[in-house]
Order: sequence, then structure tokens, then C-alpha cells
Amino acid sequence: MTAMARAATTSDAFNAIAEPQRRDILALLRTGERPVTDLARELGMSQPQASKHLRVLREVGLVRFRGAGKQRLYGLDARGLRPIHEWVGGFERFWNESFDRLDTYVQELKQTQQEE
Amino acid sequence: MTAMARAATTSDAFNAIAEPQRRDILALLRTGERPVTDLARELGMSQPQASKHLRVLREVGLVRFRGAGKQRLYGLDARGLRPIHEWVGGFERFWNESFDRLDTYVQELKQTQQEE
DNA sequence: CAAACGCGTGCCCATATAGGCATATGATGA
DNA sequence: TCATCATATGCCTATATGGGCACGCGTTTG
Repeated sequence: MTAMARAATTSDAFNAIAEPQRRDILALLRTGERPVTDLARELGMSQPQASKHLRVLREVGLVRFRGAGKQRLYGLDARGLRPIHEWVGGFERFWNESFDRLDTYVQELKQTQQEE
Repeated sequence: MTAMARAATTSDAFNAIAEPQRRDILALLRTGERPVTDLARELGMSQPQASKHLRVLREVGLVRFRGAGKQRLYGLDARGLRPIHEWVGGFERFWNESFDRLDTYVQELKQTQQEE
């Protein structure tokens, strides 16, 4: 256990929503529960793909499902998004300031360029 | 270009803040600008580590720096967090509903357990 | 009971990290 | 110009994906 790679995607909601397709799934589920196949079709991904993403979302608690015949209806459980909203919200006053700061900033030192 | 791995961490803010240490850096920078070494020390990470995380944050535009002598003062540019806040905010009414839904849910089908 | 359907998994591949370390770069000052 | 301080990078390793595919399983139907 010397070197570590990126934190497991299943570790928390932050990681779970870092993947675009998973964000799409969550967004679509706001409309209501859906079986895997439907989700896959509506979002243009393969069934295995959908299942895998759903698994991650399930493991961090952002979705849940209930069996419905041979299908599994997945539904949203947005509670896990709240902590994220709050964390990001902690920067709210900064993204407003930013502009001003940046201006002062730019004038302040026109040349200490921050290229790539 | 057949198989793809996770989206590059440098691709967007969502990925950038998926890493805990980077979130720590952003949080610390709310206090004000800081040179790399300070950041590293205050957050208990190596200098190279700090530099690397700062690079990612820089590439997605969440931080910027200005040269100050032989140092580089890194500062927060939270504007990039706004889109995230808005995306997550789009689920706000759901994380309140969730509880109720979940209750109904639980009673509704006590046994279609969603284990592991 | 067999065929069909809906899902979840295992396996293989190509990538993209995080970290630790050593070293290249830049800027500053003697 | 050279030594020094502050950072940025390159390299190597162990992991963790994300996708495609084939297949195993449980449920439903015929």
C-alpha cells in the first residue's frame, strides 16, 4: 500500500458526480423512476454501462431501486447532494468578489502573466 | 482510442473538486493568497504534491497566481464553482422530498431489499 | 419446463491519476 | 556569474476506472 491512485469513485458523492454520464442519470431521474434499460436508451449508453454507473450511484447513496417484476426501477435519493451543495455554497461570496479582485489584480501587475 | 478511462481530472471543476486535498486547498485559499510552500505545510502535503494539485486547479481555472519575488502567490478564483453550485442546486427540492418518499417507499415494499 | 427478457458482473484493455523522489527551472541576491 | 530559495516536472509504481462484450441469474411468459 505504497502508492495510491485517485480516490475510489465509490468513495463519496463528490467523486460520483465527477462523471458526466452519472450526472445525466441523476438529472434524468428527477423526472421519476426508471428501469435500467430505459435509462440506458434515453441517455444513449449501453445497458452494462448504465448498470455500472447506477451501481456507483447506489453505493454512494444517490439512487435506490425497487424491484418491479423483472425490472428494477431506479429512483433518485438526492440527500447525498446536500453536503456538496453546502460545501460549494461556502464559496458563494467569493465567486462574486472574483471579478473585482481579478480587475484590481490585472491592473496591479499587468505582466506577471499566468500562462499555461 | 478504443477504451477510455475516467475523464481527465483536468477536464472540469467537477473532477477537480472530487479530490479531497484539492478541496482543502480551495478552502484554505478563502483565507487569502499563499505561496505553494505555505499551502503544502499548512495542509500537510509535500511541495510537489501541492504544486501538482495547484496545477490541476489552475487548469480548470479555480485558482490563479501572481509572482511575488521568487514565490508564487496562489489565490482563489471561485467563479468556476458557480456552475457546480447551480447544477447541484437543481436537486434541492428533491433532497427534502427524499425523506418522505423513502418512508413511503420503505413501507411500500419492506422486502425488495436493496442490499449491497 | 423452455424461451425470452431485464440486469448485474467478470474480464480485458487503455488511461489517468496520486504519491514519493530527484531534478530541471526561474528568480533573487552576494 | 554562482549559490540559494521556491516551484514545477519527469519518472516510476500501484490503482481505479470506463467501455465493450459475453455470460450468469432470477423473473415472466408461453
